[in-house]
Amino acid sequence: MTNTAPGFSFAIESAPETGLARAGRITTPHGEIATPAFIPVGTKATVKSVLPEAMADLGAQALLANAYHLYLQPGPDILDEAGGLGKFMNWDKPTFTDSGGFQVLSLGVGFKKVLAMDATTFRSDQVIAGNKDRLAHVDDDGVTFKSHLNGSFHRFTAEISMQIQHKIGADVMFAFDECTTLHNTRPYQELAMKRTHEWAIRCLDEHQRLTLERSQKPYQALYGVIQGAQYEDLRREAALDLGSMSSSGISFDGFGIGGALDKASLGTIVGWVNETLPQEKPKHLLGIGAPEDLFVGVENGIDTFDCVLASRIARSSAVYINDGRINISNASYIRDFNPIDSECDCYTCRNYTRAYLCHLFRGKEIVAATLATIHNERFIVRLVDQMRAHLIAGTFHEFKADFLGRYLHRSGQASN
RNA sequence: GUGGGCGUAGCUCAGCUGGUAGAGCACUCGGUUGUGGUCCGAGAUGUCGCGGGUUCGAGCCCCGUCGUUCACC
Repeated sequence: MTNTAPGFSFAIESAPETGLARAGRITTPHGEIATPAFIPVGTKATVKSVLPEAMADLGAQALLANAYHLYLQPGPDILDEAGGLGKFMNWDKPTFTDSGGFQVLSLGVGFKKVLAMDATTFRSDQVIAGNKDRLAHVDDDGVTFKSHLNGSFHRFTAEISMQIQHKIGADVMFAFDECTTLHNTRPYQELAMKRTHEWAIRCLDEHQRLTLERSQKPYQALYGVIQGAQYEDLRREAALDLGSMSSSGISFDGFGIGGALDKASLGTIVGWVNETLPQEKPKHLLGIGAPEDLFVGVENGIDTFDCVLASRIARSSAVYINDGRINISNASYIRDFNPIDSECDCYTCRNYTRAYLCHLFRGKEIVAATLATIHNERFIVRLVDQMRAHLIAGTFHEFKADFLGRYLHRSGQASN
């Protein structure tokens, strides 16, 4: 089954035997993405510390950048003049851009706060920024940001986000949404979701206008974003509305699932949404990327993921191995002349030792981040690729049991 | 030689008019999920230069001594 838009399509390749989980293929003007796939994040048109060529070498099929950050620097016109995001950064494969919706949260109520995960652990002043502390303020029409770079004020609306994302020129764009935390009240979640829906319609309209206006450019797909926090009725309502939403004669090419998601209820929430959304369109889970969470996403129907976790933790010396997650700068690795993971096929593991990485981190050398990020991104990209292969082979559940049995064993011991 | 200052955690230093010690960095270990190259959290560390004395009690007061530094001869 294939959903076709000019230059963009998605085809499901696996037999429908494992519930929502599926393997598929996204086609964009800049090439294909075999799904499920993990899409590394290059917020400012670079995966921090790693060359685009190295990202291609480690198997990344696409990269995701951020409209808000690129709007502030260098500005969308520069990207447009450069020939688009991919051309600008010497990346000839598919690209995605996030809309800036996440910054509504990360610079708004979540600014310098705990955005996570366990809603019961924190006091409200630890999770909700005071009004005067925020760099983003939301109203029904849009968001006013105060730049974290120089304090200047900037206005984002659905239309402006689409204009910026069209100029950036990624193959897949996201509708401008309001991302909330689990700590917002239920009435606020309803309000935010209502805004997100109104903005979704405005995004479709502006997207259609810009697509016609820029018809000489490669087609850019638009994904709607499903919000609704931890509430089943809101999630299903959002999925139903956006799934069937049509305006200016077009509908969404795919969907993102957003929000600060609770680890424990991640699968349940994604399941509600993907049961309700049209099956034939691609689903992207925004911002999720811990190994155990990727399995949950895939088995609940997610096709693509993006996440900064692998690269962020790499910069502070945490690396994934099949036996869990280790901190390569720990004293125990000072004289360990083995690769990070002897089973890993990444550039770092083929050429460098734990002792060298340990030394580089302790010396605060730049290439420490490079080598650790290459390893972690390869680990996560390969993990999701393996899930795809096992979905096609019909052995997904065995693979999941084997992998997690080993990966989580270490944290189960958790005495060190 | 004389006079003064300073010797407290690996480092730089706080310790009010005496009540057996703290901070930052470093160190050890966690954490980070649509990225403000960060940030957050936890932990370990001392014969308070040395030896006497006064006191119920001294890192704080007194004497001596060693080291260091400054000023003056």
